[in-house]
Amino acid sequence: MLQRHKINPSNAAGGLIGRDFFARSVHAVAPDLIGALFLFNGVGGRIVEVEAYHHTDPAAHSFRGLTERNAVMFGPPGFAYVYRSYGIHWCVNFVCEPEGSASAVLIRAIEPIEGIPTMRRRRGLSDLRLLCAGPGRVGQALGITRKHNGLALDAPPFELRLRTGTVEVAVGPRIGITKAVDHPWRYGLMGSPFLSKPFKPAA
DNA sequence: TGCCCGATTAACT
DNA sequence: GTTAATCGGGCAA
Repeated sequence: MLQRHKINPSNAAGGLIGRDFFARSVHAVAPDLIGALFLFNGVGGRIVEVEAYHHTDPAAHSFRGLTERNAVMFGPPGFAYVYRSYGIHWCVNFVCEPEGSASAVLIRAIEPIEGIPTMRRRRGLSDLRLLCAGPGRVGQALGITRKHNGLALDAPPFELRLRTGTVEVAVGPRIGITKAVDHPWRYGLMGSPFLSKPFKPAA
C-alpha cells in the first residue's frame, strides 16, 4: 500500500521529462509520475493520481486490438492518448513502452499550481480541491480535447518535469472499471487532498 | 442497423 | 444512496 519512491538518478530533479522516460513498463512509469509537474499551455500542477493500463489488461481500451480511437496507444511511447469518456469528458493518457505494446498511464488528478484562475473559469468552480480531482476534471481544467490526441509529451503545449525529492506513493485498485478490478494499478500521492478519491489505508 | 455499455461527473433524494 | 447527460466501440442480426 505504501511505497517510497526516489527519482531516477540519471535525471536531474525538476528537469524536463524526455520521451525516453516513457520507454519503460507502464508499471514503472506510473509511480514515477506521482509528484511530477504537468503543464499544458502553462496551466496545471503536480500529478497526484494516475492509473496504469496495458494491452493484456481486459480493462484497457487497447485490449481488443487497434481501433481508430485507440491508435495512439499502439504507437511509440511519449505521446498523448486523449479519449471521450461517457460521451461527455476528455481524459488524458501518457503512452508507455516500446511501440506496439499499447499501454498507457491515465492522469486522474492534479494538485493545481499554475494558471489557477484559468482552470477555475474553465471548470466554473472555485473550490481548489475539486478543480482537477478526477480524469474528466483534469481534461476540462487544462483545456485538453480530441484535437490534442497524439501530440508529443516532450514539446509544447506539453511541459513535464520530474518531481523533486522523495514521495510516498499509495497503491490500490483502479476506479470505475468492471474488468480486472483486483489489479492494484492505481497510484497516488500519500495524503494528498487533491485525489479523486482517498486510498484505503494500509492494513 | 440497433442495442448495450463504459478508464465520469454533477445534481439530485 | 441514485440517476441523467451523451456518444463511440463492439457485437449481434
